[in-house]
Amino acid sequence: MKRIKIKELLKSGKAGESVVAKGWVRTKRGSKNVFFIALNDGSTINNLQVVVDVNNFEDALLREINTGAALSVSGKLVESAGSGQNIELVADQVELLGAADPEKYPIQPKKHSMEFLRENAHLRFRTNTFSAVFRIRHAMAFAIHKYFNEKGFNYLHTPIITASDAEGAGQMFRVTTLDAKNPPLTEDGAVDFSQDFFGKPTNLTVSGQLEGELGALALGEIYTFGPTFRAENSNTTRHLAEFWMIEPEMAFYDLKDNMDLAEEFLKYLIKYALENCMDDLQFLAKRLQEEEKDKPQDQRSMDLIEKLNFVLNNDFIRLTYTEAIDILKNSPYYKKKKFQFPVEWGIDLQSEHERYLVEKHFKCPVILTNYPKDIKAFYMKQNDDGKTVGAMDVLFPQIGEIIGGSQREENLEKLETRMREMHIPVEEMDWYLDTRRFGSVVHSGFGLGFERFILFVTGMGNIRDVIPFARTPKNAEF
RNA sequence: UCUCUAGUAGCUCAGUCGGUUAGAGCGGCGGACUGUUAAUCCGUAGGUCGUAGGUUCAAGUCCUACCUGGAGAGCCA
Repeated sequence: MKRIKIKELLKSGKAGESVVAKGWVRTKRGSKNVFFIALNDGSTINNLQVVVDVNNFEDALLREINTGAALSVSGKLVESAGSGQNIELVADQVELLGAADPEKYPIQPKKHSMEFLRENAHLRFRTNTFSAVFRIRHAMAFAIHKYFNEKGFNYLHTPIITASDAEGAGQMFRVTTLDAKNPPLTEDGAVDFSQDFFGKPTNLTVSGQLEGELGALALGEIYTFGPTFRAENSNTTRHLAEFWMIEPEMAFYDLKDNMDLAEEFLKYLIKYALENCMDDLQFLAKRLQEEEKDKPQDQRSMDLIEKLNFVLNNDFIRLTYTEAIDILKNSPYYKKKKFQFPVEWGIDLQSEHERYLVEKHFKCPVILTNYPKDIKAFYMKQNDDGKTVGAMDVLFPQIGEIIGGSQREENLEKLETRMREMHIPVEEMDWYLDTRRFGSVVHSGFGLGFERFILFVTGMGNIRDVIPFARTPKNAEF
C-alpha cells in the first residue's frame, strides 16, 4: 500500500479507506485498552489521530511509541468518535521506523521557550511553531520567484565571493586560503594577497546590486535572491550575519515606478500567504494571541491575519524625508521631548522616529523618499535640489526598514564626482561605470530582507527564529 | 560595541533580611483508568544553584571578573 501524506488524508480521506500513513509522534495518550497517537508528517500543521487497540499489539512495541518516534501505520480511516477531528486512522499494523528515547529526546509535549528551541535548532522543526514558520518561508520563496517570473524578470545569479567592497553596505567577511598563522608578506610587511587563491583580497558579498545593475542594463529587469553576509557585530532581533536578500533591478524605472513595484510585490506575497498558508497562519495567530494575553490592552498588537489583510488592502503612505521631519517636529512626542535623539533636517532617522511615523502617526506601512544625499550611498540619483537623492525606504510596523532602494544615478560625470567625494576607488569600479559610459538609462532597484519580511508574515519576534540555522555574532552552530 | 537584565532538576520557574536537610508544575519512570485532545488520578527518581575569585561564623542569596542567553540602542536588510 502506498503512503499518503497526512495533509491529503485530512483533506480528502474517506471513512472506510485502507491507508498507510507515516510520521512522527507528537503526543500519545493512553488508557487500559486504547491509545491515541497524534501523528505529524510535516505536510501540514494538523495531526492525524491514530487509534491503537492495545490488545492487538505487543507491549514492547507500544512502549516505543513515544514523543518523537517515527512510525508507519496502516489501517482503516473511520469517522472519529471523539470531537476535535473528523477522521481518524484505526491501526491494523504499526511499524516502528525510528525510536526516540523519551529520557533523552529534548522536545516534550509542552510549551518550550524560544531560547531553548534556538539552542536545539536541529530539532525545532519538529514543533508546531517552527514547522509552520518554515512552511511559510518556503511558500514565500516560491511566491517571490513566481511573481518575478510572471512579470518577465530574469533571475540573475550574482556572485557570493566578490572582490569589490565599494558598496559600503557593511563590514565584510574575508575569503582566503592563506594560512592565518603565517600569511605571505610583501616587502613592506602587509599580507601579500597576490599569492591568495584569487590573486587579490576577496570577501563574501554584502549586496548583489552593482552586478545586478549590469544585468538590468541588458536584460531589462532582473532580480537576485540569495545569501548575503555582513560581519557587523549587531546583536538585535532583526540582524543576521548571513541572511537572504531579494534585489530587483529595473532599466527604465524611475523612483515612482520603483515604489509601485515594491508595494505591488509585497502585497502579492502577502496575498499568496493568505491564500496558501491559512492553516499555518491561523496557528501562528492563535499562538500570538495567547502570548499577548499577559500584556496590557493598549500594548496588544493587531491579530496576525487582520494585520496582513490590513496591509494588503491599504495604500502605503508615501512621503518625502523632508515632510517626515516636519511631522516629527510637530508631533506631540517631539514637543513633550519624548524622543531620545534630536530631530533635524539632515540627520538619519532613528528607530524611534521611524516607529513613531509608522506605528503612531500613520498606523500603516510608509515609504519615505528623497533623503539627504550625505546619509545615503554614492550610486543614488542626485536630485535637482542638490541636497537630496532619489532613495526610498519602506518601513513596516514593528520591523522598521524592510526595503531599501533608490533610483540610480545614470549620469557618468555626476556619479564619478560623487564617488570621489565619498572616497570610493573609482579606478577599481571601471566595470560598473561602463554601464554609464555605454547606453546609460534611467534605472532603479531595491533590496528586500527576506527574513525581515518573514518576521512580518509570521508575526515572530526574533529574526533567528525565521531562518533555519541562524548565523549571528558568536554563534555558528549546526 | 554600549545600556539594562537573567543563568537553580530534562523544561518553565519559586527560593523572603545572608541562616540549618534545595521547592513546585510540566516532562521521565512505575501504577490506575472503556474514547483521549498538551487527557486525568496515585506514586517515584532526578541538583557541582553558569565559571573563577572574594566578603562572612555562615553564600543559591552580597561584591568583582569572565562566559552564555534575552531585551533595547547603534549599524542596516
